[in-house]
Amino acid sequence: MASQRGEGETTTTPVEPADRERARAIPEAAVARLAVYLRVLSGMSDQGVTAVSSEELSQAAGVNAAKLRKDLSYIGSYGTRGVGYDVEVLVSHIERILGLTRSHSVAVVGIGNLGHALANYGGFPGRGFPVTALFDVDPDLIGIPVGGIPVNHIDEITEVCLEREVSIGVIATPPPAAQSVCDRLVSAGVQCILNFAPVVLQVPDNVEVRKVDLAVEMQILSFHVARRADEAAGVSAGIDSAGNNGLGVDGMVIRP
Amino acid sequence: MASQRGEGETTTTPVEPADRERARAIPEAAVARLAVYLRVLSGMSDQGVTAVSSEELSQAAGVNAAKLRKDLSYIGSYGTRGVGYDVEVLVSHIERILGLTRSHSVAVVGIGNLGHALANYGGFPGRGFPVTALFDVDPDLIGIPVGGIPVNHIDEITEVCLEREVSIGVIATPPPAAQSVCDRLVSAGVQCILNFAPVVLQVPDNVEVRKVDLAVEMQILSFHVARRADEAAGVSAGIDSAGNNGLGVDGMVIRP
DNA sequence: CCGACTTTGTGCATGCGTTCACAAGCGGTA
DNA sequence: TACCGCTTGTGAACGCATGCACAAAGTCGG
Ligand SMILES: NC(=O)c1ccc[n+]([C@@H]2O[C@H](COP(=O)([O-])OP(=O)(O)OC[C@H]3O[C@@H](n4cnc5c(N)ncnc54)[C@H](O)[C@@H]3O)[C@@H](O)[C@H]2O)c1
Ligand SMILES: NC(=O)c1ccc[n+]([C@@H]2O[C@H](COP(=O)([O-])OP(=O)(O)OC[C@H]3O[C@@H](n4cnc5c(N)ncnc54)[C@H](O)[C@@H]3O)[C@@H](O)[C@H]2O)c1
Repeated sequence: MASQRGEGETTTTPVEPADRERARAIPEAAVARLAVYLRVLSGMSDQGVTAVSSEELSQAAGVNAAKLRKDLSYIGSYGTRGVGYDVEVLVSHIERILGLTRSHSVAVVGIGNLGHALANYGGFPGRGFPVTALFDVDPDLIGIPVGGIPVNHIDEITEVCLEREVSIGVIATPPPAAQSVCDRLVSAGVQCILNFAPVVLQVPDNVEVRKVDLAVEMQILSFHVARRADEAAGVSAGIDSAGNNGLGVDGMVIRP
Repeated sequence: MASQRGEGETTTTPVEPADRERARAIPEAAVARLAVYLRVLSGMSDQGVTAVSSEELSQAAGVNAAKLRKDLSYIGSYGTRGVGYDVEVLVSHIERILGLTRSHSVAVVGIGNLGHALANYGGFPGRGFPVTALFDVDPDLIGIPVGGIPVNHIDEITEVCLEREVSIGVIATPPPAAQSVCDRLVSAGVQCILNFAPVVLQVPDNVEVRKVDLAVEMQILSFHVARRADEAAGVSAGIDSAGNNGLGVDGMVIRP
């Protein structure tokens, strides 16, 4: 689920679920899975598969079959009972819901290690996300084409973004520059931001931010090994390597 | 939340929450946030801040103050009422919980666009995740150092991973190679995998997989703009650009 | 045309995560 | 020492998401 939205919600129609709007409210978690189903379905389509059951699709997508059916039910009833789903039909409906009927042009800001990788990556245009603009501050980079697109100076961000109708901004600058870059993207009218810098961005309510934080991902993995490790070692001994009382278990104990 | 774990749960002690184990069960979502708090706290510590209240910290981390306190309560009670938290104390406890007291060495497989960026990135070692091994199949890459580490051939993966005690494997190969690479990592004893390839990996229960799927992130962003766009345009008209009946709203209507 | 079989769509229960609200606890002050 | 104001820690309520289980709805063979 998104991590950078928090307070935004409270401002939009406090307590009044007009049922028309509720119909549009697909759970955030379901949206993420729909994108995965779409990828799997596209792959099937490419291989000439024309029909699929919820069981097959759910296995390919790595989820529970009931969950898959519920997710699909949010977008409508396009299956045939006793048979399954038509792959093409499902693809087009998911694309429609995800807003992929038109393509969304992407700008990458910060053409360093990561920015180069993103600009050179061929996978986005095919999925409806053409990279159309690159920005940096480094004079050595300005004008140099990366992945076919010449790098512009960050100061040109407003004009270029408006001209090329950029709808998604990707931030791949060092952390200290991220907020400032974000602000510039927002004032250039970009309403969607994908942030790779390990920084919590401040944005107005009408802008959607998603972050990709690799260090956090690794730390979550680290947490799970640690858990597994001392589950295996037995939890009975209350003292761990650091000499702390084990895990602060007391916190969970109901006081007598 | 993780997306590649699903079925695993059912196998581990079906229905019996021994309260000792439950104490260890920190909600997955909370773990992700703890990692963010840790980063923010480290930043504060570097700036000489020694104490912080839940209100301040929660703002810096972009979350609700109550949620922050609950998250911290999962790891114990290390605050002082009426005062707040000692930054250093919190840092050390979060590090302990996340298993960051020892460092976890990382192997990157697939030294293409993305693999290069990861190998060159200086941010991981400092956070306890030194990159110690790189693998590829391309003969032109083998032996070449990237970010100071020479690339090994993928066939050496088992020996090298064991020798360098790799605990996290990062997959940055093209999608078709991902499952095979994953299997090799698993048989080399790697229990944590971070997957950049847009593929659903199949792994045994004792292996933890997290995926980073940029296309999915962008599609989620796309979904939100689309929602906003036709909220603004008004939903009353039942026909959209593609000529479909609007959004399959019927699916949500209760039959009379 | 009918009955058996298959698979969808979903009501419902359960569990998890978030948020509220407040008592408990601590430091400072008179 | 007793009081006051502030902040933590958490019980409890709520809301969202997951998974089950089954009726509804379709296909296919006879
Ligand atoms: N490279 C990785 O694998 C990786 C992994 C995790 C996180 N990150 C994060 O991604 C971001 C980029 O990482 P990187 O390795 O590519 O860094 P980098 O230093 O290689 O590249 C940063 C680029 O941003 C440019 N830049 C600096 N300030 C700018 C500004 N104000 N406007 C526009 N451009 C500006 C620099 O000129 C440089 O080209 C960092 O925040 C980093 O923490 C990177
Ligand atoms: N580059 C990006 O910005 C980006 C963005 C989103 C997703 N991805 C995904 O990340 C993955 C890597 O992307 P990339 O742009 O770096 O690709 P790339 O083609 O530049 O690099 C892939 C590398 O993997 C190596 N490789 C191929 N088969 C291998 C095998 N069996 N074992 C070991 N190495 C092998 C290749 O030799 C190559 O060096 C892809 O799955 C891609 O879909 C990349």
